[in-house]
Amino acid sequence: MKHDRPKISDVARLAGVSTATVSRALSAPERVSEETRAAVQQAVEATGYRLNLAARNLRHRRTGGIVALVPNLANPFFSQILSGIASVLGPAGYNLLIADTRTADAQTLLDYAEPSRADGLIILDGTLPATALQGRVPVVEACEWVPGLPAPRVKIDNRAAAGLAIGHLADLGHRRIGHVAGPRGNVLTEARLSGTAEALAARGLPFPEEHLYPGDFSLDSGREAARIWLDQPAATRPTALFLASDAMACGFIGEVQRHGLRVPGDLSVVGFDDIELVAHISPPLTTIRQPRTEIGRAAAERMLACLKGETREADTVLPVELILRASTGPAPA
Amino acid sequence: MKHDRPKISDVARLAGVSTATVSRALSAPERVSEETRAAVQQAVEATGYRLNLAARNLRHRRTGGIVALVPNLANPFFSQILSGIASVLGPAGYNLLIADTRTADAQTLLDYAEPSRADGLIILDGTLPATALQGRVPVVEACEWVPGLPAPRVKIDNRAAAGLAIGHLADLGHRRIGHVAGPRGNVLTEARLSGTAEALAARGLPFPEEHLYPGDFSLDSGREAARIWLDQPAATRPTALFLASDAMACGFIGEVQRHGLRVPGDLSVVGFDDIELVAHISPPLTTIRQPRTEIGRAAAERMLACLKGETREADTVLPVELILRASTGPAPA
DNA sequence: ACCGATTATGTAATCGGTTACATAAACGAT
DNA sequence: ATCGTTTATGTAACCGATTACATAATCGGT
Repeated sequence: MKHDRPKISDVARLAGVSTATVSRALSAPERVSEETRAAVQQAVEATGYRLNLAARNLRHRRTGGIVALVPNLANPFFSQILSGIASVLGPAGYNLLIADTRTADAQTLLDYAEPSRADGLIILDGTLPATALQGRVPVVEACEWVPGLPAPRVKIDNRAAAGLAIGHLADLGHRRIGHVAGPRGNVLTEARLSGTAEALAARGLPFPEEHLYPGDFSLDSGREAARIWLDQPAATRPTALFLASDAMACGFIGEVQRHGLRVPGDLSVVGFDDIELVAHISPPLTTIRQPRTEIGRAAAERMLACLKGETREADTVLPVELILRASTGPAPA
Repeated sequence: MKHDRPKISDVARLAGVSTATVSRALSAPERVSEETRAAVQQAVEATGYRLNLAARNLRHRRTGGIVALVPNLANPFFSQILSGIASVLGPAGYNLLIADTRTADAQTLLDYAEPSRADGLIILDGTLPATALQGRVPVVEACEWVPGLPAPRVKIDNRAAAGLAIGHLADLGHRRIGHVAGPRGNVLTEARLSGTAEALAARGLPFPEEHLYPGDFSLDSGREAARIWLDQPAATRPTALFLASDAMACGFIGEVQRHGLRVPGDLSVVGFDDIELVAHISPPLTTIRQPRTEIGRAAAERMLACLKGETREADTVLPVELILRASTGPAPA
């Protein structure tokens, strides 16, 4: 009985060749003779031999793994991006490690940037310290990005996306349009906020301070924003809102409906992300679609290119789309 | 200039000791003298030495990684479980590899069960082939499970959960209660379905074939079930439905609302999972809460216990809870 | 029949740590 | 002063593959 796992030398002995030949037979079959190949093949099957990856990786000075650093694994938005990443990395022979940047401490995250732990890093969190990630393994940033970190980025045009949303609401006749922003300091928040401000200005529409509501992308913060809005005088508060995330839009809509107001009769709402569920809530949400799976795919492909030594500087910018549903309507008379 | 990464022998030379001493100074400080420890520490800092994990793992015959096999990474339900897993594994010094069982082919999945790739396997997909996963690395099953695979399981009492849902609807006076099931063959589907049938029988309520609607947990399948329900004669179709997932419940409700019917006025609905969004849709969904983060945590802890050699046979069964919201009401008169 | 080129295979170093075992020094007890 | 014990450190084998280099065999050409 063989209690231990067979190693390459066991196969070699059984096949009557050297370990070097076995190694070649397995990883470069064209370099050994027909008969040897068959003998090795047979010995592999007889012993049930399976390659030890740790050994190969040590020799090759690579790990075969890519780490994704996610701000919040529980957030469906990110999981869909991860899904895109996984769909590219898997077939390419890499495996995907995932670390939640909230639950892991700084030292652990630093360790992930070690070449002996991962061959590359895909960053989905713009709040990480740039310096700590410098000069270790190749880095690709997706969605969010760390200002000052020179790495290929895969993103969407957040500014233009805000323009789409505001344009749509303005076209419906809304004159008082508000915005619920993401967390302060987040690069996406800033891009969407300034895009909103620009688009409103370009149309000569006002954007007073009290029409900008704080948020943090979460459902609860959307509900909180709704409470503020509900407390404002109906005559001056916005008749339409553009929110920086679908989650916030859901919270917002839920809260105003609870107070007996109707969407879009009393208030039009545009979200951001187009997460799956919002097509099925009532009313179905008008929103900006981010191609999440595609973002993940593109980031993974970018990473693979880096690992092959290709260095393309330019960012990958993926298109967004305004999805028209039933949460927006003409401004009340 | 040091182009190469420093290795342990570089540190040893600089500190004037052997590599063995350096190794001990770093991983078992109490086994070296005070002075040596300081000298090594200094040499480590001077060289910028960082441990090569591949080398250590080869020697230790472990990988430091746990693989989670997920049926669908894009599904928020699973991402929250993963989040729970990550929160336990990270602090314990393990990293989390994730593979999507849909995008990966069979051979790749088999590779994940290799001891040289991962120290353990957490399975969230009950449709995997049991035999392929046997006898390689420790396995823990969470949520779903593979019939016939002898491994510790972390799950909820699906049968009892169905009883809670049916009991609630029956208490509201509903006499015709239907069920939208998950995909055929899924262990969860079967447990929830038989729990439903039992609970109905226990109350003397009928459960004719046409009150059982096929589904596959997805939003679309919920909408499809709604279409079937809408086509049935109002006098005999169910006045209340228990659906095996929240996603299906959303699809179902969205569709019946689109046809002008009211929830819960015309129809009461109970979902399953309590995903975050359903508290904010309209009407807020009455549902069975699964403690997802907790399931992930428990599975990870179970895995750590396995790796320490503890073998506890019994399954971990976590409690579910009926969350009362506004999608259920008294049966129409 | 001889020689350079090609092909197939073996030998042994290497990747970068860990650790069993050996050795030497220091210590306490008789 | 002697001996057993403990403590600190070094030597070298080992984890399990890959691969540069060496060697032997085969082949085609003259």
